[in-house]
Amino acid sequence: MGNNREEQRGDLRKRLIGAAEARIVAGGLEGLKAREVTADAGCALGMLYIVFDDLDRLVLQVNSRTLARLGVALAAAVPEGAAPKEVMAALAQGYLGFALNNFRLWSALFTHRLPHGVAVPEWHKLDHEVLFAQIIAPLGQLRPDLRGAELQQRAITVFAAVHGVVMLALTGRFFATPRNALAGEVAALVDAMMRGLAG
Amino acid sequence: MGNNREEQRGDLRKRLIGAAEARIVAGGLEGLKAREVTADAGCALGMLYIVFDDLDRLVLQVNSRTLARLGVALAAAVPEGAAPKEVMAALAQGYLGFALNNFRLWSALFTHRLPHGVAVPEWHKLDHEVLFAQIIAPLGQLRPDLRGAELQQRAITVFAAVHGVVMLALTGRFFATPRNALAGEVAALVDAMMRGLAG
DNA sequence: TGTACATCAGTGAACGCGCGTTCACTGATGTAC
DNA sequence: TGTACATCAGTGAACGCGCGTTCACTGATGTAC
Repeated sequence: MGNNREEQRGDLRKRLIGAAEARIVAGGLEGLKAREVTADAGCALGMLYIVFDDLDRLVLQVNSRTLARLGVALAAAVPEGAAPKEVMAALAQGYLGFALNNFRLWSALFTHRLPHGVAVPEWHKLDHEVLFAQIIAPLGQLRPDLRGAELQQRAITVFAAVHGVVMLALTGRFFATPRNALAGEVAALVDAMMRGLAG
Repeated sequence: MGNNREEQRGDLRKRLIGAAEARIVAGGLEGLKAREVTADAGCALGMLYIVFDDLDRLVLQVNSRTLARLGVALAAAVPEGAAPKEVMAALAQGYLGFALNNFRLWSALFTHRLPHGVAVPEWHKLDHEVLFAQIIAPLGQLRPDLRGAELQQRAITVFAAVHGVVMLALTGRFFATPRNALAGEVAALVDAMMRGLAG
């Protein structure tokens, strides 16, 4: 009490993020308009620029939320007490499933660009660790020779490979992998990488 | 003789494509403006809309050219009489090298979008086969059990994996793979995939 | 060869639109006396 | 409790700009006689 002012600001902040998220889900990142999102959130256009610096910052907030949700989804995809190879396979399928179920939010993660010369804020960069953090442990078990930065780098590479397959299948306009073959292709890729890595 | 008219049109067409390519090299796809490209090509703004339907078609022409060049670069990257695994490794390094040396043109290949509801013309779709066509033969030798559509699909997946690593390293804003480690990571990925596939 | 007229390629000023961002205003809340 | 004034959160009409695309015009080329 006494912080009623602040509470309302926090509330509006949440409503704006929620409205932006809904707009992105409905029409993709390019379907997000300042006028519409503020109308949805029930505030004046100008409020967006008081609560956030600009529309891009609002998108960053949505993306951070999406990354957090992805982290939860990946953790939930791994069965209890699975062997390293199974963990990797499960993470890859979890990633694919998340991309399929949250296509437009997931897309926004990789589509959004700040204007030229504007740096990504540090707090948002860190949120991206969920993309490969969970790969590090099982990968370290399969490749005990890799340590520290090397291991981390390899985890990024493994993530990037799986991401590439998912991305090209879901957004490529030229040779789209059919949906029913996608899980199998991802599984085959991870299996090959893991067998190759371990051997 | 007699076709002087047509010759000049063809010449202007080439100049426009060349100017567009130069603009993309200099400032990326979003640095390509109708006014500038026509000024560079030495013609009036309106000519662009007579020679091509619109700016997007011009970009498609540039992208087709880039894909053709990529095809040549990949073929040149493979040493004579190499074993399948070496061929794959060489193709991957060739792809990485092309992306590094032609970053903005290569980027435009994956960044350019037609307006919503406009289909990619068929002739341009076919040009994308260079991206995985050369993978099929060596992959087929490593995996004689795969045939036809299955083999083709797996070739796409292998390409997508390598592409994902290159793409994230060159355009990712969050965990950029250092340039000096990139070739090694791509090599490790392909090696693992090939050993896993063959085994 | 010369003149009058028709065609049509080529031109670029002007249109149109989308949309992020601003800022002069308003009215609610808080303070002083 | 009541009145006058100050502050400041909140508002949304208007600004501004970038830029793809069009289309009324012009002048060069071709044709007819």
